Amino acid sequence: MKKYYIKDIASLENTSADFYGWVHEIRETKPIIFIILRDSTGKAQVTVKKSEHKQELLEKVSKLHHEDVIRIRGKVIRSQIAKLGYEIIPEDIEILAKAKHPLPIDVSGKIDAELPKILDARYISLRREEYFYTFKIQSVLVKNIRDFLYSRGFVEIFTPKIIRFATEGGAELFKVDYFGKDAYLAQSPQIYKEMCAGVFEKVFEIAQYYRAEKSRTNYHLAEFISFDVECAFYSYEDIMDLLEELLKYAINRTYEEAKEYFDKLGLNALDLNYKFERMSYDEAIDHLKDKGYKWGDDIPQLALSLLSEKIGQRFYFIKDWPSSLRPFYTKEHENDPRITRSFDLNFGFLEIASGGERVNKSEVLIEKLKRNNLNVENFDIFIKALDVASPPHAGFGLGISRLLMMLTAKKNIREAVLFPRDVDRLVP
RNA sequence: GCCCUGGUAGUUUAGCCCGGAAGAAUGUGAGGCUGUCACCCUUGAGGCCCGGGUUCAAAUCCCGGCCAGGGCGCCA
Repeated sequence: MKKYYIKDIASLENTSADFYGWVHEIRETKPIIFIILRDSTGKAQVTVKKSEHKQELLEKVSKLHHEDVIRIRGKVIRSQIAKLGYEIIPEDIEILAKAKHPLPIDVSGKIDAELPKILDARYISLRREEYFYTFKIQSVLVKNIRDFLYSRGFVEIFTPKIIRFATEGGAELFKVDYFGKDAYLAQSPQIYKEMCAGVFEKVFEIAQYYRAEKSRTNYHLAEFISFDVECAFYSYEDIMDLLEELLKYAINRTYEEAKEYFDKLGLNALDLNYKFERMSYDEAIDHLKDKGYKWGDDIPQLALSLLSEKIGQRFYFIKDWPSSLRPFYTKEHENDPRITRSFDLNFGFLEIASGGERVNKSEVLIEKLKRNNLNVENFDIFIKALDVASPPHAGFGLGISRLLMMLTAKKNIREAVLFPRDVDRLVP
């Protein structure tokens, strides 16, 4: 088992230890060879003075190539010259795995590669700092989201991803053969999280969902990671408060805990010390009417970028959307059924989250299903759940990869997903 | 699904407009170089997406296909 990591090198000064990792670089001059050993925690210089080592070791060193996996037993010494302040003087080197050359992409990042090639060669492009640290940040971010919700008494749930009916209008679903019956991959946990909120009150789930839309954009994928929250006895205003507080906590905490990774990526922390603006859909359309948008239109990316020019690089809500633009389960305002108790959370031109208050009375739901030309029978279980008294509730769904994309300044969501799935990409 | 742009060594890129021996960087093989750190120097190998057309001659012009990038649409 590997016991020592490069990040701990200072504590190993003047001792001999086994280091495991990848050959990141080799530099050679006549009297001396430098091997840059990389592991998941950092890089360290291995210094081989040709006159001071046995021929056997020198022969092994001469066989090393970029990305080979090696074990080096060596003594850690303090060094003025080495960048890390320490270097490893090898006593023994073992080649554990050879990397076949030519490599599909340059791991050092000196020579860039195009995104399709980077994604085709994900198994190695993830070794590049640009991606390595992006997904380290994702891990810290998700942990902090969980921490926040657990500290607020939320219950983490896991709902089915294979479902019986293509229940919900709108997006196309992927059909699968389920022991001879037609089934579909879930496009959201919506009705399941609502049913769970009717029991546990405050629930959340982080999971993958699927949409069979042939979208070719930089922010849609066929498989995406959604972070879903649903709370009984919360209004949509309460949910906006929760979401704002959660993002401020999770992002700020991630900047603290993953500062090193953001630094490596050359990213500065966003200042979140402001109240997220909550404009109504009416106000948004009012700003956009000069550009040809009218009440009832969706607000596409182009329009969001127009709005964000006014707001700046900040989070902002757009609330009270027209019923026609929201899914059937969204609760309408009592005094004006044309608009719903719903919201989107955007950053710049990017929609990060979407949520609202839900219908909790079966007769209202049935009426709305009919109005949306959906098959009422397919929602039988959900209707029964409302019939045994479902509390008023609200929630949201947030795209984790979009949030990560925003935090790491990626231009394409494919860069913020380990193994993205889109219309044209099913591998790796 | 629509529009625009593109496809040249493993990777990144020049050449294409205006047809006439395809050039570089990086990686890789060999050799050299007093501690390097994007090391450096010499040298070798390695390439025009596929198919058709025009032409004495096509990386270059034309047509079709495939793939990609950007934009739009679709989209809980």
